[in-house]
Amino acid sequence: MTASKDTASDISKTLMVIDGHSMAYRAFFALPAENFQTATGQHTNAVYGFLSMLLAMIREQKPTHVAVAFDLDTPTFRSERYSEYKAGRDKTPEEFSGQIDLIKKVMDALQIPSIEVDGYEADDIVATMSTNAAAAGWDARIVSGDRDTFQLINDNVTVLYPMRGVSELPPFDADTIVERYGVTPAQYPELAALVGESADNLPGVPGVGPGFAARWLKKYGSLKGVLDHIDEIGGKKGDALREHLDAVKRNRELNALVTTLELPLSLEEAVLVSPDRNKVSELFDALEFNTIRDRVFTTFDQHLGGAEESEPDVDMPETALIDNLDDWQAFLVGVNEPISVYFHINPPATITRRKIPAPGDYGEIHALGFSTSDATAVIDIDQASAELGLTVAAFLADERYTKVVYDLKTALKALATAPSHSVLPAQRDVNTSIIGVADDVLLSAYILQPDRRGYELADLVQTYLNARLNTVPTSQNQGQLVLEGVNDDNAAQLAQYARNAWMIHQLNDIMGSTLEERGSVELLHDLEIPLSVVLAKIELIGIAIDRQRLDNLLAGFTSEVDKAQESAYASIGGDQVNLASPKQLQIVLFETLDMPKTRKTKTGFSTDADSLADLLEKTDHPFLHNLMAYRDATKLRQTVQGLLDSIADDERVHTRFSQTAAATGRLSSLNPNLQNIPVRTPAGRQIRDIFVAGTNPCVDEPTTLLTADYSQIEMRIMAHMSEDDGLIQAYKDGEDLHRFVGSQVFDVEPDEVTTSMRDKVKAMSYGLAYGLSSFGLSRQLRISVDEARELMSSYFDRFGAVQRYLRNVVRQARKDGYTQTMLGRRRYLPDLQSDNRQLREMAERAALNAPIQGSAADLIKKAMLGVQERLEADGLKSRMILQVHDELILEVIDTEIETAEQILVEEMSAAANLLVPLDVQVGKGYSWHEAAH
DNA sequence: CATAGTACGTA
DNA sequence: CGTACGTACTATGG
Repeated sequence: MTASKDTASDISKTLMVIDGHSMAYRAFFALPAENFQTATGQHTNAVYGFLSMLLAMIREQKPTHVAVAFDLDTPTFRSERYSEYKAGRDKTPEEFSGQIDLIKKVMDALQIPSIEVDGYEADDIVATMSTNAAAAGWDARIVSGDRDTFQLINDNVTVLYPMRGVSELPPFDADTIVERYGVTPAQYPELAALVGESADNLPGVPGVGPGFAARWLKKYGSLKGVLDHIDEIGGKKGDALREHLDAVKRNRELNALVTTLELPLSLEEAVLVSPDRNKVSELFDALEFNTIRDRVFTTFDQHLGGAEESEPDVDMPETALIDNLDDWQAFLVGVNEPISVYFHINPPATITRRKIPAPGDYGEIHALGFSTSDATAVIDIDQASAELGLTVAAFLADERYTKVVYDLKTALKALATAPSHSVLPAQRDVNTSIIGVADDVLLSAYILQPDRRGYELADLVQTYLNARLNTVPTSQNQGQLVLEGVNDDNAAQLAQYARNAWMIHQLNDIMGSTLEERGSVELLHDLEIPLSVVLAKIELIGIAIDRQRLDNLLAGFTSEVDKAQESAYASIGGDQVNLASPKQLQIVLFETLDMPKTRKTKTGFSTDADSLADLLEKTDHPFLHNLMAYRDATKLRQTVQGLLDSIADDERVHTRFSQTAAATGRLSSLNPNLQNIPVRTPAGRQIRDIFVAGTNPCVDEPTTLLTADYSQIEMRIMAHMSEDDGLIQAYKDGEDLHRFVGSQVFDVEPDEVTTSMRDKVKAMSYGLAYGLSSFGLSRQLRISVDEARELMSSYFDRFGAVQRYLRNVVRQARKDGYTQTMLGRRRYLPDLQSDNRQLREMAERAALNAPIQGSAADLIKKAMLGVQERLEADGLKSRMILQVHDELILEVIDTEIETAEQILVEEMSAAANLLVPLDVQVGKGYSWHEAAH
């Protein structure tokens, strides 16, 4: 701590005193006990909830002193005064017992005193401490779920009272009490005495609630005032008061908190210090607390560390502006560490960019920033000589120089399509243009945190380096750049690029070691980085479009839209509502036509396809039919229009695969999204007919599209991971899986499984991997919840290993804080610990699904590497052009069809060695539609 | 002009 | 009250 901080804290100390029992009890009911159990069966939900509450309070309230008060089991003066005190309470749940002792142990490890006083309750300790603190001129914060503590509130004392579980503890000051109860804090126990407190088994005056009690207290100033004028109070309530006078007096006596206890420690002894790390670690091991451990340490570190721990801005070396070969050589000489390279590309390839670049435009490299650990440099490509350009290109292609980059794929594409005026010559072959890449910090960040929203360099710097990327360069590093012929603006820009390279260097340092700790280095080096090269190729190649067919489709869908729109208007008397506006539709459906209400949305009632189908069943109104036709047609039209708009000059569509978008490890496709091209309906499938085999620039020979997809990849992964004998055997025998499962679940012979049985089982099997509930299953299959539950239980009876696996996935994730795929790809799910049920259950379903979906993603990524490598090693001209999660699409030279087919099947099947075979289905045809089998 | 909300296509 | 995405549209707030 710095000296200045000490002086400041001398005059403002804050004591936080917690009613341990009351808060533990609240925490116990806020978090489900069954989710917090150690291997030995000890429940820990109250401990966990209490601890996370404590951390939040330390963060928010920043107390200098903390103590926790506990009740003892021994009689108190209250129970001796009134034998019924706190009688009739529900028995403490078994899962709660023992957790108080654990909390005391945790407090001990955190070096926070636990205080107990024989004959008194925790409340009295709280009262005494807060009173003492206030007397000493400190601030006091009481954390308690007991409203009796409200009487302690004054200018120096605030009560933090739990509202929702233990996640929200709004501060109650005198104003809050007046606002909520209409009395002052001092009057509050008097009000409570009149009303009674059922939790303490203290009945008050029957028929008198807080409203009347407050009115009386206001009128007569205090309870004494009320009692002095007791005869003036009329009505039934007045009679009741006179009748229950003794109870009121007793209540007031009992709810008065003792503020004059002899405590076993002084206020100063409650000073907050660093936890005993060894004790904490040991204890948390036993409690199986893994995710909260870091939170404990960082919370205390940040809270106690103050300014001295905040990261200083990264001290960047001076930047050399390189514009000749000698400078370049000087920069490189003696370097034997990775060199980070920042590619300044226009337009920037950021996903968030509003303006979508023209189809086929991959940007141009205008400048390059470089950094080692002790030097930075920048080259203005637009000003560089052809000679320097060639040298830099050679450097990038020289594997002896290890490189660290940000967004390799984008750089490869820009380099591959460099314009002829650039001194960096276009390097069409992305296999060789940039090699020796040890790290792409974009991909590293994705592996470390796959559910981040943004991965822009500035975001990563913010997260990992605690420094700002876009600050103006310091005069120090800019000074070097103010050279003749370089204006200030440009110099600042160029300095920024060097700075970016420096940041990439720093990011690599930090992320590299984290990846190593996690054992994720292989995922980066052997999967994601090589994959980004393959993706660069795929994106550059694109897929050919039959524009004629596309134009015809557009015309056809457009006329269908018009037709449906006219019919829709006609069916509601010519009212020209905007059929694309849910808001206007709600008026038509639920007001004008007065149809039955559908499920609620944030803005009214739903008009989605399911709801419309329900309404159609109930009302049979032609408008619904027309609206659905309109929706279908517009959706198809917009898909077609989107494709039309994204055709590049080569008459091909070049989607971009985002390698960092999906938290599970999947790729995503954008501009346009080719992973959601319709396939289910006949009209939709027409769109697949416009993706065709195109001409291959390397050979003037006819081509064909080849598709290969994994059949039931996720089910197979589930069979593998759960090691369920039944499922494994079914796959080994090559059975119709859903028929087999159907025969087991319904206990009939496989050939007796009806279509309806098979459909139900299929929906359930897939649903299981998503955390489907019996409610969800019942809704989807339009059966009763009981029937759905029945279905699920017979499924789990037959496939018990699946149920055990699914349970265990969530249990393990809760313990570790993350899920893991077959290749060790992690997904962190902090919400598994949330006391918000909806959030927690969402996280549980995500935990269920992530290893399955993610492992499937791992598999096909690995297969893509294998396929690409084989195609090239065998010297084939055929090219991989698309991936749709479980499907690969190749544009093959007709003479290579058989070889390519073989490569696909072999490489995709060999992507993993599972307990079940991997079935790969192949198809071929002129169009994507025809190639589907 | 950016954001939220709804809807809907895929695996 | 089933996971994972991206895009288009309307409505709204600035």
